[in-house]
Amino acid sequence: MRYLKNKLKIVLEPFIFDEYGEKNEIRFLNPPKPEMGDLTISSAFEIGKKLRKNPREIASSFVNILEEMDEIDRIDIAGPGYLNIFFNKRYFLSNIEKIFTLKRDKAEYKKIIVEHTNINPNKAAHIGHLRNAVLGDTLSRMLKERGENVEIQNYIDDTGVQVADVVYGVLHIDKLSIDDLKKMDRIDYYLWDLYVKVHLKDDEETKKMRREVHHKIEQGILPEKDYAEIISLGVLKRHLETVKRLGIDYDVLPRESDIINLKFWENAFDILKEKSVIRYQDEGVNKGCWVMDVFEDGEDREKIIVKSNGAITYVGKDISYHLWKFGLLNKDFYYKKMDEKHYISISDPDQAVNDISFGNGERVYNVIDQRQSYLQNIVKKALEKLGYEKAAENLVHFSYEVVALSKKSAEDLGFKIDSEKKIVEVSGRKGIGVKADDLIDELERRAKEEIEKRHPDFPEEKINEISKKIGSGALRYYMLKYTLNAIIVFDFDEALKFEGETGPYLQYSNVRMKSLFKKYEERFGENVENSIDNIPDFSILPEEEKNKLWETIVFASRLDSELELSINNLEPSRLAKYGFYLCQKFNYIYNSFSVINEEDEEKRKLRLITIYIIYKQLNKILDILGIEKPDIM
RNA sequence: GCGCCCGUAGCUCAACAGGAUAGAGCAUUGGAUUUCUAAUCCAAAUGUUGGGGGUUCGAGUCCCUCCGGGCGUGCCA
Repeated sequence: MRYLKNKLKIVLEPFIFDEYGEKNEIRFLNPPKPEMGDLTISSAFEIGKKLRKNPREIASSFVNILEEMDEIDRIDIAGPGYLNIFFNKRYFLSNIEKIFTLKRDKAEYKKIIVEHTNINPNKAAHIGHLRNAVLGDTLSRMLKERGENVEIQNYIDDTGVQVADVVYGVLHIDKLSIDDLKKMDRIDYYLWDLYVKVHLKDDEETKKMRREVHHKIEQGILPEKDYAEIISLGVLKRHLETVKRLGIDYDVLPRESDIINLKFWENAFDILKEKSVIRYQDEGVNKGCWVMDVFEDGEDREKIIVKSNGAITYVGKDISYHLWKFGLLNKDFYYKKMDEKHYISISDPDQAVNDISFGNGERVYNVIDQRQSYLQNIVKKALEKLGYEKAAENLVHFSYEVVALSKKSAEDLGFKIDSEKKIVEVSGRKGIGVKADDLIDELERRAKEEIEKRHPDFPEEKINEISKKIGSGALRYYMLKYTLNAIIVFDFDEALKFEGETGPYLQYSNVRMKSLFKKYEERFGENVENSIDNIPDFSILPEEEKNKLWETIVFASRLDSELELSINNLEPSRLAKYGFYLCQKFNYIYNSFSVINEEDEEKRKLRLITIYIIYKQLNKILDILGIEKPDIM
């Protein structure tokens, strides 16, 4: 549709300038009802407002010039001044390739970095982490589909207190050896429980011991350091397997331990001091700290970057990491291959693979939940104060709300909830949450039941293959259908549904189309793809059917704008919903008009072509949403 | 205290940069299969968009105010 919009702009914008002396960038709307037109222009309102003229009159003045265009069949002026366009169907259908393309002519940025997932490698992943991973993965896919060069990073905080806490637990509560840990096949599940145990004892003595363990890990003291490494790597591998079930991968896994080892901070510290972004505070409450002045809430405040004991705060590390991301730090990681898909950062140049490099992005999306907005903003401010305004501008916090449990779900899981609140926060410390793998297992189990009902004769492997696709598709859609600032109140009944507005609904629609094409080719010996070359005239159809098919084709042609809006407004849910609506339209057509049994060849063809257009678009949508496509359901 | 977000049908959520008669799913009731897969479709019913005021051709959307809820505001990460 972008193709047609551009054509309209080229004609109309100069006309408006000549006629009204206004530089009006034309905005397009979708008519609320399909019978009102295929596309709406609302520029007459804007010009009318400025020139104090009747919008209807202005809109009328556009009619002649537009009606001369080959692309347009007719124009309607509606309501107070809407300009409703009806495209020429013949023109439209014979230019389908151009009208339906998603890729832009060229990428907007040299390189875009998307950071997501970032699960602490100290316990099993839970549903909250899945929302992050699915959103981040989908954002990456959206950007790629539009033609951007995207690098996906998953930051591993392998030296933080969370890892230290479980190291403490392993050493001082369960007293396990390194070998014991290595033998475990579900180290993430084991640590999930251990982490809760660690936080059960919260007296000063154990807190002090945990701090010591943390300190030793940071200093590289044995055996704590080895334990930390075994644990973080072991859990990381499990996390990668978990998200792999949803089709999620990364290009590179930068580790915090390497940021420390390679002294990224030292460079960042120098730059920050040199440009006077931070200063040493020698009096007051923050005596002995390096602080950054920030102006917020209408007052000057100090944000501590280096603590009085010389330790760097989280924000400090994040600033240095972001300087690296934008290629503004004179330091780099070394990398080795972790498995066939992922590179992981290392500190030792001798083990490093050559000719691979990451970072140096022009634009950065950080997929991090809304609670971290404040810190993300500090990092942005630091970049700004350093004079890297372009980078600050291109640092985007892709912020979303958390996943919570409904009180009922929490109680069903066996957690005792005392509070009056309706929703329960997911908490690793308390062990309250649904483990990602458990949820995926359950989804697959239910999908399997459904398939067995329908196809009792299918071999086991086939059933497993399909149930995996359905389970993952259901989960991904569930995580995507909500707008970012909606808290997902997780509910088992809702998440495990395969009917209505769900991933399987989209998958099922796709399966129906595919099998229809197969039957068509068997029956008529004609390749579906070829049939699009010779399109009969829509006017042979009865009014109702013609409108329905045409409306659906126009709707399907909006995918490019929907993708743009999803990216620009940072709302993947928009695209998910659009996919759902498209399938609704398909299912209506499918139920109302038969293809195979239609005797009139032209009618049959028009129906087939409409469905084929939907099919092409739905396939792109499913790829972007990361929803797999079973060939049969 | 200050800052950000949310309040829409019984429930869970939509509504493009302020656009036309606020839409889906679930649940409820009734219906559709000699016909391309019923994980589908059709129909019915459900609304003072938390309350009040303002801005304008037009407000669920913007501004003010009140009520109710969530989060943030660490020498934690």
